[in-house]
Amino acid sequence: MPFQDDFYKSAFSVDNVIFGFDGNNLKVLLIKRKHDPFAGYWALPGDIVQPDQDLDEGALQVLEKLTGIKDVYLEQVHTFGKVNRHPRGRVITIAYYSLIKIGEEDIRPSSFADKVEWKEIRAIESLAFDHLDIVNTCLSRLRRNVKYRPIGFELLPKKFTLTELQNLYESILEKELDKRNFRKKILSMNVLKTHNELQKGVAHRPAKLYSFDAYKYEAAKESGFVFEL
Amino acid sequence: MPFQDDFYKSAFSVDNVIFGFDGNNLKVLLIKRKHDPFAGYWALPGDIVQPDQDLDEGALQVLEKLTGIKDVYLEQVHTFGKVNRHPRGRVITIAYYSLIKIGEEDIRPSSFADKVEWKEIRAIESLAFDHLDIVNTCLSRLRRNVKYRPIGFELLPKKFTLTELQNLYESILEKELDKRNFRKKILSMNVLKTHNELQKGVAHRPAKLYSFDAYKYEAAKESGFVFEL
DNA sequence: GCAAAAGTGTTTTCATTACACCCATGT
DNA sequence: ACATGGGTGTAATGAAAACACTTTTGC
Repeated sequence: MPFQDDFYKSAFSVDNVIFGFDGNNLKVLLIKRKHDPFAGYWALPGDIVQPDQDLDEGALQVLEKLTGIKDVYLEQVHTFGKVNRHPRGRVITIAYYSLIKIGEEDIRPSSFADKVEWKEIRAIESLAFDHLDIVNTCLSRLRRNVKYRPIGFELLPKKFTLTELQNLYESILEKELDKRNFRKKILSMNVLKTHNELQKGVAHRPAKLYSFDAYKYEAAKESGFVFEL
Repeated sequence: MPFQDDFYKSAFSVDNVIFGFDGNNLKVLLIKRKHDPFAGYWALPGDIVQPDQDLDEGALQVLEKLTGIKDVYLEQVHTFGKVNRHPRGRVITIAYYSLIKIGEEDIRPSSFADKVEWKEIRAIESLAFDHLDIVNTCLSRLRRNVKYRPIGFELLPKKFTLTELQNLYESILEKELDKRNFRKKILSMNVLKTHNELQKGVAHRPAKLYSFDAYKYEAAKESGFVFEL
């Protein structure tokens, strides 16, 4: 019996802002709540953390239950702890975001959710609890991180074209980039692997396919290279 | 009675990495624990968060109890939640850092601490619990933030010389800076107020005194200026 | 007058930006 | 043959880096 039982009772949960990219827009996976509080509202997938469960584990499990995906980029962002953020008691929540490749998931609505849907980030207007705050905080964090860490690739299929990569950055940063400068910069970093393979079935000159080369990246990092876009 | 009572019991605390600068070195305020667990160990000041208390409030209160200081720069950094991080039960802790001006505090050892001392950051080798991790995480965060936000000033007296400011940045970033370039850059930002007042009692040419001008900074920010060092 | 830190500009170097045309494919 | 996006280089601009001497004070 832990010592704090007599002293203090409370709960903590994790909420996970799951980002995906469909080629045009940045999206977030939301659930429609079945039960009160906030029955019928869209909300972030999340859950109470078990006493024998690490926080990261909790966040990963939320994602796995919902999508079947196990290996995933996950990052803790912020802990939301306003006294009245949960109408039924004191519950603080540790917010994470994760990045997944849309299409690889196998969505399974759960006991507590009616529906699960990818929602365009710009179209999200209200959510249960303080989840809109959480989404916005995670989005700003993603925007900052994507410039300084090679994580954009987590949102694309393993093989992608440079234009796809550029579109991704443009959606996240909400800013147009110059094609030639973008390609020059990303290729000069030397963290991509070129495949001898082209796009198929497109009504124009097919693009070369690339993938992120984690090995090259680690090697470059060793010798002082810093990813920066 | 909150709904989670039957379901799950746990506690959460805040720990505060209180940074100060003595003119030469970056320091952290540590307490020496009186009681088990970790009696006799140096540790971060922290406390359990009360059920009716916001997290930020909890972190501020820890600082106020210890130093008497109320208005302070405070930032949440990360939540540490390993299952076994606390030997007596499941306690997750939300880590904050704050920046204070050394000398303005009035330290009062509390019921749970024998001693309170400023320790040089480089000299800290082991701490109670996972507090060394927490210090390191907060230090990296401070290093990043200090480059992009005008927060260095929080560690200096209201009026300071440019050399003091440069020394501060050099200690935090652990990197030497060029005097002329530093001055050029910081002055060109136009966020400092020049006083018609000089340093006193120094055995060399006395330096001009400056202070951070929050008003100028806010105005500049409005028109798109971004602080970056 | 000597020691100690304050204060001050110019040149070089490098990274970022801006910009327009030909190429390969499907229909 | 035409529509569509793929792919490519160079010049101009601006920011960062490198660098050394004179000034003012206390002792």
